[in-house]
Amino acid sequence: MLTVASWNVNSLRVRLPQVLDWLATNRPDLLALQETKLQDAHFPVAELNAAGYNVVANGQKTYNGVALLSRQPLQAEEVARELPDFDDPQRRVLAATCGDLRVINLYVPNGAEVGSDKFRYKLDWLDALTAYLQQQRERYPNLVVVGDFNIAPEDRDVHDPQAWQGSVLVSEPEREKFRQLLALGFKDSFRLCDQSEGAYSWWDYRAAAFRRNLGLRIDHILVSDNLADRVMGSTIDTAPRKLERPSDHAPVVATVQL
DNA sequence: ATGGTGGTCGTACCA
Repeated sequence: MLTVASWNVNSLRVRLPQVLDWLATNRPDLLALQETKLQDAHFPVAELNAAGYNVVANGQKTYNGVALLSRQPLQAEEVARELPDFDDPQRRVLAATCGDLRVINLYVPNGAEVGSDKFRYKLDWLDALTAYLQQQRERYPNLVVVGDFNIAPEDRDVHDPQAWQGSVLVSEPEREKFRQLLALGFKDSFRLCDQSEGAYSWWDYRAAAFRRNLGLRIDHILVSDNLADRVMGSTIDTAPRKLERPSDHAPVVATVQL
């Protein structure tokens, strides 16, 4: 049994104590982090090693940044930090192999506003991702694609679909890209396990959004189709969102029989 | 009231 988790921490420097507590409590085999906002030279490797986790990071100053924490060693020669044929200084991708499992950790661009330059960048980035995942799908039999997708796939993933209709994170062009990813041969692990409404992974810091559960489900763990019937559970852990000085995202967790 | 919160960096910027 393998537990894979993903958490947008919105600054690992601020959130490291919460991450260490969460690792100690939950002991996932893999934890993918997004928005670490740390250059690799400043990554807290020693603290995480002491907690029993191997570390691979792909970071930059101030913005973006992804990392993989793993109880088992990650094969160093199998680490990738770029989308092929997509020149991009923003650190948003980290792929690694852990035993029989290929893990791809993503921090998908936010997109700012539908129609903006950043929205165009998001769609282009998703096209480059689709090409990459197609290639990875052919190369690796057991694949999980995790991270902050910045896309709520369906209306039931949105607290107020009418208010959000057409907005960034929810708009049809983004959802279409998400469906194209799934069509490569992936399943949304959460929806394999849970059909409920009102299950979200992100809540705005403003307007007491978490207390009122005004959220979106934008953090996902996708599994390759062959693993679908081996997903034993997929959950969103809202406990860290209730702490003092939380990330605006909750960790998402999937358990896979491997 | 046409906002609001939070992280980074020391100011606008990003989300």
